[in-house]
Amino acid sequence: MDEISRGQTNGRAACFTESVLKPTAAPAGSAFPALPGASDIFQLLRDGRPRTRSELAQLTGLARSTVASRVEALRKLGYIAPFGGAASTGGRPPSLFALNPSARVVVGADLGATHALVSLSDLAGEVLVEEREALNIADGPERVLDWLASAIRRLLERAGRAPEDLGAIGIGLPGPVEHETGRPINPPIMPGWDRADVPAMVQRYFNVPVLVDNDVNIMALGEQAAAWPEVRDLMFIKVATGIGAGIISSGQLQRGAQGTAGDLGHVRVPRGGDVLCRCGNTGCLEALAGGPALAAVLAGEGREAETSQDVIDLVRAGDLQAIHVVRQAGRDIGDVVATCVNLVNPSVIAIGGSLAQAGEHLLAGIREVVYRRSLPLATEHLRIVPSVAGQRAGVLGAASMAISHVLSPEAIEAATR
Amino acid sequence: MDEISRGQTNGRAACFTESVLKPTAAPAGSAFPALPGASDIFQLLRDGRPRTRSELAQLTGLARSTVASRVEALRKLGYIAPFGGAASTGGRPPSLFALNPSARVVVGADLGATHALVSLSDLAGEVLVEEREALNIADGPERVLDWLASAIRRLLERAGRAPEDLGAIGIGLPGPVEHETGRPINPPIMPGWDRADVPAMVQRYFNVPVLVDNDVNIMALGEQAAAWPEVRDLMFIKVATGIGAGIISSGQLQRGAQGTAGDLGHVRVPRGGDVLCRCGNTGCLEALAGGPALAAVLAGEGREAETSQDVIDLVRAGDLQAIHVVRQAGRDIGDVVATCVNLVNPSVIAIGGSLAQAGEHLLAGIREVVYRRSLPLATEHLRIVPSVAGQRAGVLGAASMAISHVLSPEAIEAATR
DNA sequence: CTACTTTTGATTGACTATCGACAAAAGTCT
DNA sequence: AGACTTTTGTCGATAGTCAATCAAAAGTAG
Repeated sequence: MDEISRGQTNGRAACFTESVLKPTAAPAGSAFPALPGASDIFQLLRDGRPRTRSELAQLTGLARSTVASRVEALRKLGYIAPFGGAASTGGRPPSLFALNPSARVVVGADLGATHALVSLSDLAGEVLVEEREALNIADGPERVLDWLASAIRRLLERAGRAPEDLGAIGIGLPGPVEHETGRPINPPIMPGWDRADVPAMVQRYFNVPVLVDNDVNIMALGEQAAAWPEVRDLMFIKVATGIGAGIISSGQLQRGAQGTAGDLGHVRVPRGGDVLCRCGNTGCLEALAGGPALAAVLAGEGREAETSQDVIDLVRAGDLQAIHVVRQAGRDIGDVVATCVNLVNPSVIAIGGSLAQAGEHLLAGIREVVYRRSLPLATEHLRIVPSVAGQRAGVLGAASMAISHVLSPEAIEAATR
Repeated sequence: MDEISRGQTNGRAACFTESVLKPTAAPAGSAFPALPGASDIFQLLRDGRPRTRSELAQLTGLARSTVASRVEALRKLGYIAPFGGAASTGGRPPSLFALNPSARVVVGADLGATHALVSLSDLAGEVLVEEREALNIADGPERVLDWLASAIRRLLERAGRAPEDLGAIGIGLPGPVEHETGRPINPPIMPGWDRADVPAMVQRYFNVPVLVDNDVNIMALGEQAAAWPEVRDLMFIKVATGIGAGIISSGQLQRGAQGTAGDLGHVRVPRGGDVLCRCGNTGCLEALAGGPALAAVLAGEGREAETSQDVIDLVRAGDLQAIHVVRQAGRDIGDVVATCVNLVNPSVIAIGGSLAQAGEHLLAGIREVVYRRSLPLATEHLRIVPSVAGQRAGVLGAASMAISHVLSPEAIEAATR
C-alpha cells in the first residue's frame, strides 16, 4: 500500500520510482500482457538495425495498417527516422526505418575519487562530446554536483543541443548506492554524501530522470554495451585502489539486497594471512592485490612506488620485480574470481580498472588460477578478457543506463500519448 | 461450465522473457490491447488474498465494468472463486474473490540420487498427496521417468483428480540442468541422463508443460515459497553429500550462463590444503565439509561412521567429537558463504540438506565466520536461518515452479482466449 | 519503352474491448 | 419502515484494431 501511493510521483520526473518500486509491491510478478502500444514496435527498432514496415508487421503480428500508423507516430516524434538504402526484391523497394540516435541526448557521468569524466551521448551510445576534470569527490555533493551541472551545460552548448533535448542523466559514484532512491549508503571515501538525495539535487538544475549507481556496476553496463551486446551473463572486475565487480546476470544488473553486491575486495584469500585491511578485517584481497598494496611491496624492495600508477609505470618499464608482483596479484584475484565463476557462472569476465593497464600480466595471473580452479563445465565457454571500454567503461555505462530509461517501453508509451 | 477449452499448452519448459517482468502502467482513458487481458487482474489475485471488485478496479485503474467482466471470465474458468465473508461498510456488502487453489493441480518431483519424493499440490502450493520411494537415479531416464509417470497417475487417483486437471509438472534433478530445454548437462552422478530430453519423455505420458531444474535451485524456490514470500534476495545452501547453493536475486532464480551457478562445493577453502576432491582438484569445500568427508574424519577417530546419516546420528547422540567436526564444517562453509554474501548480498540465507538436521551446530559455525568476515553493510540485515521447508524444500520448489508457469500471464491469457 | 512485381498510403466497414452512466440489489442506520 | 450507502449488473457510446480494397509509387525484367 505504501509503495503504491509512493509510486504516484506526478510532479517531478522522479522516474524510476514507478518502474522499480512496483515489482517489489507485487513480488509474484505484476506483469501485463505484451501490450501492443507504440512501444512494442519501437522496442524492435531499439537495436539500431533498420527494418521495413512489412518486417515490423510480421514480427509483431499486427496489421500493416496499424504498423503504418505507429511508425508514423514515432517518426513524427523523431524517435525513428527513415533509413536510406533500400534493396528491391523485384518490385518497389521498401523504405527502411531505424532508431534515430539523435532524437535526444543523455549524460553519462563517472565521478571517481579524484577525477570526473562526463559525456554527452546520443541514443546509440555514441559519445558526442566529453569533459574531464580533476575533482575531489570529498568536496561533498553540493560542490561536485554543481560542477556537474555546469559541465552538462557546457557539453550541451558544445554539441549544439538544447536542454530540452536532454533525456536523462546517468551517474556513477565510487561507493555503495541504493539504486532505487539514488542515495549513497555509508560510502567510505565520500564524506558528506551519506544518504544524499543525488537525483533531487541534480534535478534542481535539470528536470529529467536521474539514475545513480555504483561505479563498478555502471562499468559493467558500459563494457556490455560497448563490446558484448549479446552476452547476458557478464562480470566486470575493476582492479585499482579497490577491487570490485559488477555482475550482469540473465541480462540484469545484480545489485543485491542492499546494493552492495559484487564486493570482491574484502573477500579473504588463502595467501592473505594477517595483512590488515582498511575495512578492519585481515587477509582481504584488496589488502593483498590492490594498487597501494602492490606499491608497498615494491617500495619494500627498494623501488620508487607509492601509487597504482607507479606500479603500472614500473611494469611498462619492464621491471621484472613489478611484473612478478602484478602477476601474483592476478593469481590472488584469480582465486576469488574462480569462486565467482563457480557461483555466478558468467560467460564473459572483463578485467578493467587502472591496474588492468599493466599489460597482460594481471590477466595472465587471473586466467592461470581460474582455469585451474573452476569446474570444467563453467569454464568451457568462459572468456576472460581485458576490458574493451577501458577508462571509458564508466561513462559509457552511465550513458547506457540513461538510454535504457529513455527508451524503456514505459517512457515511449508516455511520449506517444 | 467449469470445463472450458483449456488451451493445452503443448510447449515445454518456458523461459520467461523480461518483457513479462516489466510492469507497465495501465493508463485509463486510452484503449490499449484489444486482447482479452484477463491476466493483469488475475496477477493481483495470485497471492491468495481475497479482494473485491472495487479494490481490483482501483488497483488496476480499469473501469468497474471492465473488472466485472474479467472477474466473471476468470470465475467461469474456475481460476478464481467467490470468497464468502463480506464485511459491509455501511452499504451493500461487497463480494470477495480469491484465487481458487483447486482449479488445477501440479506435480512437484524431487528426484534425488537414491530417493524420490513426488507430490501433487494445488495452486496455493498446498500438498494434497505425496509419494516417496527408494529409487536409483542411475537406472536411467527411461525407468525413472516411467516410474514417475505411474506415481503421478496414482497420486491423481488418490486425490480424486482427473488427468485433465493437471496443469504442469516440475522436476528437480541432482545435477546441472539446462533449464530452457530441460536437459541435464554432463551430470556426474546421473549416468544415462546426459542431454536427455526430459520434458519430451514425460510429455509422452502427460501432455502438459514440464519444467526441469537443478535440485538446489528448486530447493531455493521451495524455501522462498514456504517461508519467505516477500524476500527477493535469498540463498539456499544445501549441505549433504555435496554442497551447493540456489541463488534467488531480485526475485529471480539465477542459473548462470550454463546453468551451473551456485556451485559452492568446489570452491577452494583456506583450510583445504591438499585434500583430494572427487572433481579432481584439491582443497575443495566439499572434500572438507561434505558428509562423506566428515564421516571419514570421525571414522579416523574410531567412530562408526560411513555416511552423512551416521554423522547426524552421532551428533544427536551427543558425541562431542562429532559435534566439533560438524561445527568446524560450518566454519569452513561459512568461509565460502562469507564470500557469497559479499558477492551476492542476499537478505536471507537458508541452510538445508541432510547435514542441516544435525542441530544448530552447523549453523552456528557458519554464522560465526560469516558475521566476522563479511562487510557490515551486507550483514546488517542478513538473516542466516535453518531451512523451514526442510526435506520438503525440493518438492515444494518443483511445485512452485510448476505453479508459476500455470499462473503466468501468458498461460492465463491463453486460457481466457 | 512496356509489362510485371512489390511496397506504400489512404479509405472503408466490421469488430471488440473499454468506458461511463444508470438502475437494481443488498445491506446498515435512524 | 424509510433513508442512506455501497455494490452489482446492464447498456449504449467511443475508440482503436483489423482485414480488405484500391490506386499510386518505384523499382526490375524483357
